[in-house]
Amino acid sequence: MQIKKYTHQNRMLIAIDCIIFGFDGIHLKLLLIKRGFEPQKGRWSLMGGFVTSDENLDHAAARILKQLTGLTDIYLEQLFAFGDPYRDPTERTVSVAYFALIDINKYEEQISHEYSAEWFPLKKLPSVIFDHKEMIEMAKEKLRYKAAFHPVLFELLPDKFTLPQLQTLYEDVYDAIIDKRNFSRKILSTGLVIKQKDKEKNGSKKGAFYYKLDKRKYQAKFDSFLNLIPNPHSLK
Amino acid sequence: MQIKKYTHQNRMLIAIDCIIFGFDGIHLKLLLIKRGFEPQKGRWSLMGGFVTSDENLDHAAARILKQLTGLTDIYLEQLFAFGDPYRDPTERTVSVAYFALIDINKYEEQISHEYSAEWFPLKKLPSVIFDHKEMIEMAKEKLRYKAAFHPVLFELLPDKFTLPQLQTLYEDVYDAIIDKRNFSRKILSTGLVIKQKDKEKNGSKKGAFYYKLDKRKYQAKFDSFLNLIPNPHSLK
DNA sequence: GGTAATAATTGTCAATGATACAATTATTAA
DNA sequence: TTAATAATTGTATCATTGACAATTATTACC
Repeated sequence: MQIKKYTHQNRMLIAIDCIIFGFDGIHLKLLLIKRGFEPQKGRWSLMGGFVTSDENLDHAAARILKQLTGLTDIYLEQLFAFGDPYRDPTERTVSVAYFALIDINKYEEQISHEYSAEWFPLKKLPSVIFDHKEMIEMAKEKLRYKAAFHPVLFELLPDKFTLPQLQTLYEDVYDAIIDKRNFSRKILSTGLVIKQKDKEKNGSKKGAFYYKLDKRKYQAKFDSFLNLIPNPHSLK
Repeated sequence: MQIKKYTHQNRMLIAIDCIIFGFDGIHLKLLLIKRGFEPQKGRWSLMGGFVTSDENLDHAAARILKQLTGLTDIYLEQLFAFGDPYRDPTERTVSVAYFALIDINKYEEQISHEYSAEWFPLKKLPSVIFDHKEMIEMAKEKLRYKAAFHPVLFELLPDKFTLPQLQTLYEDVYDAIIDKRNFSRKILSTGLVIKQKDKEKNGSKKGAFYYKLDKRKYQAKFDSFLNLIPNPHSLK
């Protein structure tokens, strides 16, 4: 006996939109594309696409991220499902937003030029289509929330990085100035980083030691609660 | 000029499923219904329904929650979008799960009997259809995560409650024994509760003072980070 | 070769917050 | 009056956090 389909119900499009964060050493940035089709052709937009019939949401998000960046094995987390009836005026579309954290340098190597993509500092975003502004705001908030307790920001850094670089990243994410002594003590006390023997020497006479992430400890400790920024109680 | 619809894309059903938590004074419980239609008719299931063409996701969730419980103005938060291609074998359906926290007593007054619903303690859940088990597990985890820092568990209590009741709730949610002295000090120091003049006297000779939530402070402090359970660092 | 400039690295003290731990109080029932 | 029950209350120790500045390594210039 064949099972009947649900009748008298509305079927809708399911889209994925990706909020892609990168860090250039100074500022946290977002990767936007120029939309290549109507409606709103030519305006800035998050990278997105429709979920196909044989893939789940995570797969769709990874596929779409790879289309644009060429990258796989990227940190990707479901953010929220956006479903206002008229969020896309063309047709009812529920969009599941994902946020991604990538090493901006790896991206530059692999970039696809099909989409005329561009990095924008978070404080200088252009106007974007549909409800993408709302998605971006939520992603920023979730990133700040998460990074206050979980070492997720390492996903934005290259393999080798320095403590001052890491601190600059935290300071930009939280728009705050952090005390160097307290910061390094806190980071080192997590045991997540391993000091290297070589130094980075750009723009510094003394040079700063490189560190690498201890991937075992990173995975083991990722879900537990660390205390990574000062005064997390004043966070939203 | 009329805007064209997106062509060559798959349209799918969008469902909502509600993970409804309640607290009976002893244990945290979940409200399940006996599914009234095929497939899987007669098995236990989360309360759910399809999103209609003119409502957004939050509205759909509130509507579905009201259908079952009769309650409005309930704490309701989007949990996650579940989209495995065959999660519902009938037809491709993406389900957006919401979790709700309700005062179990209010529910008993308003209950709809259309759905043969039943409360189950979290540790004695029956087998449920589709991927509902996964939804429930994620909701439990998110509740524990959230309640460690935000005073969300008050949503489960009646207007007037005692500190021992509140503590029992926390102990059940975290499956832990909490020191009474430390717990009351912590709760009182948040300034979120107001001591009443009357006592609750069931099963206690001395009786425990009632408290009420200070709703102004509750709203003001909800998003900030309180430290509501001991050793949150060992949380997942 | 010495010196100035630059940025990285390192340490201490005070305040705060968290935890462990038990005696006292209010009430009822026998 | 006493025993039983559960609520209420306090303190001392320990760990964490935050505030704060001097020293070190290196380079470029004189």
